[in-house]
Amino acid sequence: MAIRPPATPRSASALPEIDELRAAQDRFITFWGEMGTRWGVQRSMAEVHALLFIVGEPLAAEEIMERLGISRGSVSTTLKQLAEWGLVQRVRSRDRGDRREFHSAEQDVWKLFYTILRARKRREFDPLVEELGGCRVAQLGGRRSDRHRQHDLRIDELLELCQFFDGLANTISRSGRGIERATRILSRVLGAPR
Amino acid sequence: MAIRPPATPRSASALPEIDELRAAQDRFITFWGEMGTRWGVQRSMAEVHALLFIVGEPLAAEEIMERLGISRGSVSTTLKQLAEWGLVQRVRSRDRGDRREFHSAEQDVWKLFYTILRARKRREFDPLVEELGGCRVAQLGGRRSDRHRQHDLRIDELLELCQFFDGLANTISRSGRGIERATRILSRVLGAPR
DNA sequence: CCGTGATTTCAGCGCTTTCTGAAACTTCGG
DNA sequence: CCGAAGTTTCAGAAAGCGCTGAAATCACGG
Repeated sequence: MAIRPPATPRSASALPEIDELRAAQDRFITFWGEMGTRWGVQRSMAEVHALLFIVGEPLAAEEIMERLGISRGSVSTTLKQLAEWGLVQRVRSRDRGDRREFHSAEQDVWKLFYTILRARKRREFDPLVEELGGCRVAQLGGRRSDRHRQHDLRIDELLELCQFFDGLANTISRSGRGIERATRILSRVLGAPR
Repeated sequence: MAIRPPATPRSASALPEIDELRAAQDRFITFWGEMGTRWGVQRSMAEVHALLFIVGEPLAAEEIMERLGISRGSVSTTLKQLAEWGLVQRVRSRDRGDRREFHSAEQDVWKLFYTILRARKRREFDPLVEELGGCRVAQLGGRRSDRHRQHDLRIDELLELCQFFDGLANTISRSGRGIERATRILSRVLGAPR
């Protein structure tokens, strides 16, 4: 758990009310960045997302740079990735003559959740289903000892488990918000709800 | 995606049948190691686990060392962690006079899955529920602007989402293998199964 | 088209994480 | 107790990864 200088080294507003908000934002940004590293997301990417999410309005690249104390290049790369993931949108400044692009984060936490889920599934799970089969000995025609059969059995059990969860994940993500409904039913069937 | 020398640099058996098995094992070990890095597990730890799992019988530290081409210290540390996680068991050699400890991996893939899931939930999810509340501005008595309220609203939505999934996860894991039952129910409720 | 200001790219650097290997320690039979 | 075999620890080396910053590129108004 690396230590980092606080997210806002710049002097803040003279109004104590604004400072209070800033402090709370910084706490969230730092925390989200920390969680990001555990989720396999780069700290600065998580921090940029946290900033845009918590501020709730579009910011220009320069503002992000200054607020988080990270480099121009880093902000640019990060924003691009976040846009690809669909977590931030780029919007042009209202007034013409201002050439800057602004960036705003998705505010719907359910969309946020599904986006993250999909990305992680693709990266951490799908390869299992795709590649595991290739780890069998299974050579049609080859003489197959007991050990061969046991090896393939183990692979197959793993594969079966993976396919099961693949199906589950697909069902859930296809269901939109239906998971809320589903959960209510689930807890009634499985026993004590929470 | 780092490149590594093949998992078995040592010369293999003269029997082609054994070579075939070894090759398949190596494929699995390399693949599992690669997946490990994406799951936030050290590559060598994942490889050691893969080896023990796929071989299916207890191995001594030295055998692991040689087979995977990693150092004594690394194997020792790794085995200790795996044992703590409950994924490998240490067993003493059958014949007295042999002082070595052998290590064997859990073969039930469902237990494997639950172990990994629990560990990851604890590390990657639980902190959300615990810490998010501390990111509110909420100072009872403090004058609260619109912005303050909006900030807290965002945090609360995130928190609510997290608590929802926390509850779901608890419901499922409390019911043992109930996840299988749960899935059947889910797909009935949500529509097209698989 | 040109000038200006914003954005992107990427080679190099430095921090972090992981692995090594040898020394310290433990365990057990004699 | 002693010696031999196995195991753990940990300082230092190596590898991996992300960030910086300056140069190249782009895009728009005039």
